[in-house]
Parts: sequence; structure tokens; C-alpha cells
Amino acid sequence: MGPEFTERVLDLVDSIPRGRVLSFGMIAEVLQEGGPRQVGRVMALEGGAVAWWRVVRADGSLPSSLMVGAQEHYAIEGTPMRGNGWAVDMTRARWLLED
DNA sequence: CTCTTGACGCCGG
DNA sequence: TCCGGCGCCAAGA
Repeated sequence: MGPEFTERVLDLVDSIPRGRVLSFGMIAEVLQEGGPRQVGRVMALEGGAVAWWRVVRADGSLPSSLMVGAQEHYAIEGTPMRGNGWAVDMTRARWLLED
């Protein structure tokens, strides 16, 4: 994978509005390139350069280690969360498919 | 060349 | 709701 894919992923993540999110799989789908795992690799390596908390798993969760820090951003951005507060409410926060 | 490893996703039990 | 299994695919060892 060239630096090109990495840049496309980071650019798309940069365009996600405050309070909204995209899943790893959705990003791969929008870019029509790679797959969820490739997007995951990019985020693991260079995600620190962008709003990484706006990229979550398909079910709205993130690894526990990242959830701790991510929650602060969700609170600030007013990101809709599911009951327990440990996962984003995808039906309301998913970008490009709902209001 | 063959495992093994992931910031993954989907389905079945 | 909570596993476990399988598909996926690039990178490392």
C-alpha cells in the first residue's frame, strides 16, 4: 500500500463533522479501496494526526484502551452514545447515511 | 514460502 | 447479550 491510501484515509477522517463518526468498514467502502483492516492499520500507525475518535467499529465501540480518551471528545462534541455510554449510537451518529 | 497479528465485520448458536 | 468461527488482507517474523 503506497502512502496514497494512507492519505486518502486521513483526508476522509478529517472531513467527518463534529459529533459524527464513520466505521472502519464504511471508510473502506467510501474510498472503494482496501478493507476495514487496512483502514485500521492506517489509524493505528498515523491516526494520531487526525480526529481518530470519529472512527469506530461497525457497532459503535472502540477498544477499551481508546474508549477512555475518546469519551471526553464525545462529551465535548455531543456525540450520541448508547445507553451504557461505552459505544457511539450508530443509528444517530453515523455520517453520510442518516440526517 | 508459511505462520501469526491486528484500532475489522458478519453470522450462527 | 455473549462468545466463537470464518473471511479478509497487509506486514512482520
